[in-house]
Amino acid sequence: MSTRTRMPDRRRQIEDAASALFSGRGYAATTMRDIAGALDLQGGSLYAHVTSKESLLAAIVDEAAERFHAAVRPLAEGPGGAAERLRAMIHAHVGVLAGGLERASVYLYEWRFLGQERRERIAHSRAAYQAMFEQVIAEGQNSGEFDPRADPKLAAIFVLSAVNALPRWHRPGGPLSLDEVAGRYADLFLGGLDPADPDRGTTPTPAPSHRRTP
Amino acid sequence: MSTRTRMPDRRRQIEDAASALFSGRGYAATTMRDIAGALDLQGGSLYAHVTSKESLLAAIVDEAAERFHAAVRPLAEGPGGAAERLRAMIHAHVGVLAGGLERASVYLYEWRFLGQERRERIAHSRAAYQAMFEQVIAEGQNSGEFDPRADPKLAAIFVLSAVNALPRWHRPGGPLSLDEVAGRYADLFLGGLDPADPDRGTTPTPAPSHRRTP
DNA sequence: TCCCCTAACAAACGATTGTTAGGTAACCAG
DNA sequence: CTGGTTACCTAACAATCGTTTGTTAGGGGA
Repeated sequence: MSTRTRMPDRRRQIEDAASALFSGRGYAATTMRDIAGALDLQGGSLYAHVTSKESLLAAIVDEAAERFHAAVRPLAEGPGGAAERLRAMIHAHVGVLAGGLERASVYLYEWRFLGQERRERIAHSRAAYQAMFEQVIAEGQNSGEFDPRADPKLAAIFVLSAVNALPRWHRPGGPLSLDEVAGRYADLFLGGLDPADPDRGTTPTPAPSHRRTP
Repeated sequence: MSTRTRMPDRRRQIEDAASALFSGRGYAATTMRDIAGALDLQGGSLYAHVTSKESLLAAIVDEAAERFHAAVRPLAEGPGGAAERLRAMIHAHVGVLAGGLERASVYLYEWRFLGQERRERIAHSRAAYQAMFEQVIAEGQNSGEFDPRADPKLAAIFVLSAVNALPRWHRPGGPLSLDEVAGRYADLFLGGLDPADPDRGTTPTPAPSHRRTP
């Protein structure tokens, strides 16, 4: 179930090699000859499978984007309390990461090297993805599960920033698995949204500094 | 007070132009001729002021690293409760960001393009920086201010990931200033460290999944 | 006035970039 | 055996890269 894209075997190997290099050195610093060398090929040989360097990047990015949406959307729109759903979404998001760290990393950090057209498409896609988190947070506020003082958009950016930084530092084989980290992150984040705290508001209303519980 | 580095006027302009381009397009995708063009110069003319492209990057990164340490260390080692200090550190960190978004962004995201030697130096510097946050979080746990179940290292990475993503999406002139965002972020994060919650622990002790409060 | 320094220019260096063209060995269907 | 397709190679293309060179115009200080 699921793999819609039937991909020529060699093509997947090329995308895998490219993902590893793009995520490790960055798209601009990676050469077509680098990718070819990782597969013991000559540089020009890649063009039997790929139409251009940018289209190769686009294929990786598009596929990863679809994975994230497919994993998270049903949870956001599914049943259950907001906290419960949000926790599941975080686990699902990190699950997609874990299912292909390098490809996901390319999606998260190299998409800006796409040409204008594809870049704008991805930008919209990412905005819609973030909006799902905002939505669930807002629903949690309406149901009283979450602190109504929080800004849903800012809170969504906050968690997504944290989980999306995972590929930058987490190395499989470390003390904590990605799924364990996802759980701790969800704990921290949902704790921050909890309405229980007495006077968390050192910054409830907009005013920069130098104040003492008015 | 503070500005130790007396810099030739032109040199600063070059670093500013380079910072804008490095942070916008990335180091590898930025040409010396791009930087020169931003100052209405010819490509080769830069080499009257700069010894190499990489040394230019190194100068920007080193200066930003110093700024972050100088702003945060006295707060980490200063007086006050852990929560209070942590909040001040977050504000100071974001303050350095606000004081030079592009230069800070180069420090945060382009340092990996440094050559091996300088890159390793920066890696150590960043580890020490992160350790200050871990330290204050651990102190807060010992004093009972913070939930003892949290992992200080993971919590430090969590906040720093969130604040360091700020240059990627925040545009000055938006609805919230960087300092306001810093306050909201501190609220969310300190709320997440609060020990008050009843049974936050869906993931309290290290074990991957499928368990139910033993 | 002479000298040197700074800051810039135009032009070129070799190396490397993404990409294309033409050729060849291996395989498979008829 | 034949014809075509697939997957790769070698070689080269124009463009662009970081950097070096030789030179020039201007501006003080002796």
